[in-house]
Amino acid sequence: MNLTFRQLKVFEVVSRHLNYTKAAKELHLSQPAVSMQIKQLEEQADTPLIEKLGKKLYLTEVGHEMYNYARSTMQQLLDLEETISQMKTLQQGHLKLAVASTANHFVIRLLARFAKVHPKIRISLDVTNRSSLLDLLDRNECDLVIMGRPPEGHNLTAVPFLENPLVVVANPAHYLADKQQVSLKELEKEAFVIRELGSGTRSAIERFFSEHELDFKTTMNMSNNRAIKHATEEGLGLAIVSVHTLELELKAKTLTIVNVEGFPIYRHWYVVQREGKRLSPIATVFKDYIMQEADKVIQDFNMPLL
Amino acid sequence: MNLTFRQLKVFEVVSRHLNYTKAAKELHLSQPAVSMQIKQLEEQADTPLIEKLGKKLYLTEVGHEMYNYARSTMQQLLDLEETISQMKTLQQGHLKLAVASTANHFVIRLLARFAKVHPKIRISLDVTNRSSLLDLLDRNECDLVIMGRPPEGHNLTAVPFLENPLVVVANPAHYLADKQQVSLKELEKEAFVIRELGSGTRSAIERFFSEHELDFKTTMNMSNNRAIKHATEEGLGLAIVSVHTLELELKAKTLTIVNVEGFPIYRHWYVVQREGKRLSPIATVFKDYIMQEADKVIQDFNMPLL
DNA sequence: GTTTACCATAAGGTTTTATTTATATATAAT
DNA sequence: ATTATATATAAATAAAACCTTATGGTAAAC
Repeated sequence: MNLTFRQLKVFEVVSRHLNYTKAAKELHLSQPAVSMQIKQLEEQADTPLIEKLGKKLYLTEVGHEMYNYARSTMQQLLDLEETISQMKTLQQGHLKLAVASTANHFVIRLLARFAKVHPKIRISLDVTNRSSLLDLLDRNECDLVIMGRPPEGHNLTAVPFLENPLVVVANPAHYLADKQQVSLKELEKEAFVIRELGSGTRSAIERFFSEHELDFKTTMNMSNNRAIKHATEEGLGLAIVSVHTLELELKAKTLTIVNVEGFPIYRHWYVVQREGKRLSPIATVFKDYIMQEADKVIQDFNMPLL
Repeated sequence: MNLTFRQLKVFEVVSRHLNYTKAAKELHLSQPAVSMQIKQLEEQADTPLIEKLGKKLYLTEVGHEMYNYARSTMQQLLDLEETISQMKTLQQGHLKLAVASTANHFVIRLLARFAKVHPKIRISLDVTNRSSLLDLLDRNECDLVIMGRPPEGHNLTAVPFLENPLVVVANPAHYLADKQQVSLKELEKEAFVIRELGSGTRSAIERFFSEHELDFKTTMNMSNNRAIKHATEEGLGLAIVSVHTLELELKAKTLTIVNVEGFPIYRHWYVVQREGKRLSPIATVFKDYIMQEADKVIQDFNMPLL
């Protein structure tokens, strides 16, 4: 059976009026045009849909089935149009994000504001490690990823949108904690708690030290930022972390920033997407939002540095 | 939005494979033909439905919505085709009948057999009086009506399909009950219980008497056949009724057939439909069935006459 | 670097569809 | 019987849909 939506539309109107002429008027067509459409639909169904008894029209049994189908499929089409239109106007949609665990805290803050402006949008946030983020991008399972500078060779487009100051932190009881100015040289004696190999923060730090031709001593490898901070709180060494992850600890004074020469190291947070990816309307808006607003929203994170 | 089923079909196949070339093979089309259909569908939706990242294809968010719609509407169409096909092959359908109350008893018997052969068919049976039957036909609310000869001037097609023998009945204690042969003349002295004006049986009886230039005395008008028989059982007079309504009373010997000269009067039962009415497949089959089989099924009703 | 696999685009042609006007037919009302 | 109203049919045509072949571009694999 090879129907057309046109046939269904015309049939629906005729069924409603049970009158070809009135249907033609509603459809802004001539009466024969309507007759033809019905005739073709009946040919497809290979059975009469409308019968004329005397001057009145009636739907046949099959006609009633066809009417139900026409109504149903046309209503579904309207629903689809509505959905699409809402997606276009950001009243509906699904924003799929993934962020590096280090970025979680400040991204949540950005998202909270964004969600208030777009209350109907469903948001997924995947917080995971660097290599999983790259997998997600490879499989096209998310719209945007927020992370440190991504590696080359993944066909990614990465745009920096926010400074990411890395600072040296210590237990407030640490002997360097209160020192006005600590030289880089002094750090060489210190034990460091540091992220695992492959971490963005880790490689940033290593690059920094090698640029300044310094060695540094690591006591411990930790697989996530929270663990590093905890170890530092316990006095196991110094750590170098993003200031964006420190809000709580600074407030609670369980950690303090050590005023080291050359710090903070200014890295960046990047919005990353697959090269060639066509962002959904809502993802486009979110990207614009963070690129314009991130600085303002994150401002108070930087306060402690001043 | 002006979609075509073709676009939806092609889109469905492409979405399934996420590969234009394979979709083209499944559809027995060239690859550009597939590309075009998708492009046109995207034009209608005014948004991309499929995105290509590297070498792989993915559905966009709107694409997923479209896919759901395509699947749904195509499945419904299959269901519709199935329904229509079943109606055509009598595995489904609705047979709407109406019968004169006098005919109820034997029609039920016919229907019982018919329903066994067509177990999936829904059957409606409206048992009502003559003028209601004509209304039902006028409003095209039933397929077929079974009644005595319908009046002219309603644009009806009526086909007789069964003899309807009218007999004189009496309480077995009636003095005529045992008489071998009763002449018509003798009836003139008798009281009759008879149907109301407008009843088919009544006018048949009146015509019969006037043809034979006889008067007859009515003691009571009754609005239905059951009441007439009951009055006769109670000895309120003779009655003239269709032998098809007498099965029970003859068995129980609460009524007896009086052997009157010229009786039974042979009237007919008719299958009636609106002129020009296109019968549904199942109604056509039912009509054929009763025209061929009614005699056999009703045979035992006539037994008492022999 | 070359090849392979896959999709997009362009051009061209055939078929189908959609629609109109004009006219015929049928029913119901007057 | 005549008229008014509604549907069916026919003919003509403009538009569109649909598909093919040929060709070009791109990403991944070899």
